[in-house]
Amino acid sequence: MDDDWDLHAVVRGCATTTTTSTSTTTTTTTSIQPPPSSSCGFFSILPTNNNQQQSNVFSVPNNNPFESPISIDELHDNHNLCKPFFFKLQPFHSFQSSSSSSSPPPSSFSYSSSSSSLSSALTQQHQSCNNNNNKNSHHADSATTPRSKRRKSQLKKVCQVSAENLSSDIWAWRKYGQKPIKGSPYPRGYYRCSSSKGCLARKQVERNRSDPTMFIVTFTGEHNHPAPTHRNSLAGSSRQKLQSGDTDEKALTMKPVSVSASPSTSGVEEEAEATPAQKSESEEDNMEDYLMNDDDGGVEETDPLGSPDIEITDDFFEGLDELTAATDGDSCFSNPFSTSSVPSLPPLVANSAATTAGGS
DNA sequence: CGGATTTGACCAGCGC
DNA sequence: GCGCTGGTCAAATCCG
Repeated sequence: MDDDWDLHAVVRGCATTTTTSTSTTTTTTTSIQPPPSSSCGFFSILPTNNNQQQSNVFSVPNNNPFESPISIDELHDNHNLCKPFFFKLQPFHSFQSSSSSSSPPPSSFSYSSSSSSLSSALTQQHQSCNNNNNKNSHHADSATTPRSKRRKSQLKKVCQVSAENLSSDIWAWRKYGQKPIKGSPYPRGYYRCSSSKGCLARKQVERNRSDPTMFIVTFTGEHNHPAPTHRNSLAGSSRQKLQSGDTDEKALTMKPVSVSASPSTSGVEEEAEATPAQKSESEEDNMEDYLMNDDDGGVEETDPLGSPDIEITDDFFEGLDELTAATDGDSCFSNPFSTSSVPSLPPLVANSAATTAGGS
């Protein structure tokens, strides 16, 4: 109980999405790693198990010294899920550029084939995913499974996010379960999209065993509705979650430290995020403005699943850089979302121990 | 009162 | 076939 990590709706960051390839299951791992010097994270995307998919990687042209393993097709097919991802890009990207000018430009996307951080925790998922690739005959859209207990045919996208990033997800998530995972000291939280009742999108959030400051988020299913422009969809009424069981740990998380773009509704973020109360209207407004104004992110956000054409070009990244430069100057997170500017992942880490207790 | 979270139980997939 | 593990359900509880 009291798992500190009760990331209820946590995850708001991570952007990978489930690929819709009809015959194969694809798992993409995105890891958002915090820069060494600070807790701010940036994305690194890891291809987990689908080697074939890599051929179709989304490569950033020009100045981008790295290639993102994100398949463009995936982006197209699932850009809904990706949206949040793009959002986060800016802040992280910017942060990166500012904070580590001397370091190799891993930039926000670093395609690392060996992220030790993912290691153990992801291993299980990878395995299952691999199994899926081999076996699955119908992928899983939970749509087909009433009570999808079918691990085998689930499309999964695995990504790793830092605490801050957990709150960057634009979707509203509702926690429906939590279980201790064998071999991991941290419980895994199960979330489903609460933006739309019929939405099949789900995500699992667990703390990285090797790096408690990072969270491993696994997305399954797809959103069957447009991304919410406002965070207050159904889930709108978030709760603070200082329930009887919750005590100091949660209280800690409530520090006025950061304002996250995500409504408390989502939950997970609670670990790293401020209470709903702290998320003021202005914040939402900012979010909205951000969505509206930002060509890259905003437009995408409002797009329903349908429009598959997301072009990520140099301009896109350049734009990010510019924004970055502009915002970076002072603090790595000066944009509306960067609410969680606090460089530390405080609360979160503090509770890791308690998590073991959690679970059914 | 409505909605979210917590938590124990149930059930299906998977490995041996 | 059996046991283990993971994923989901649903009642109870809590909060705004």
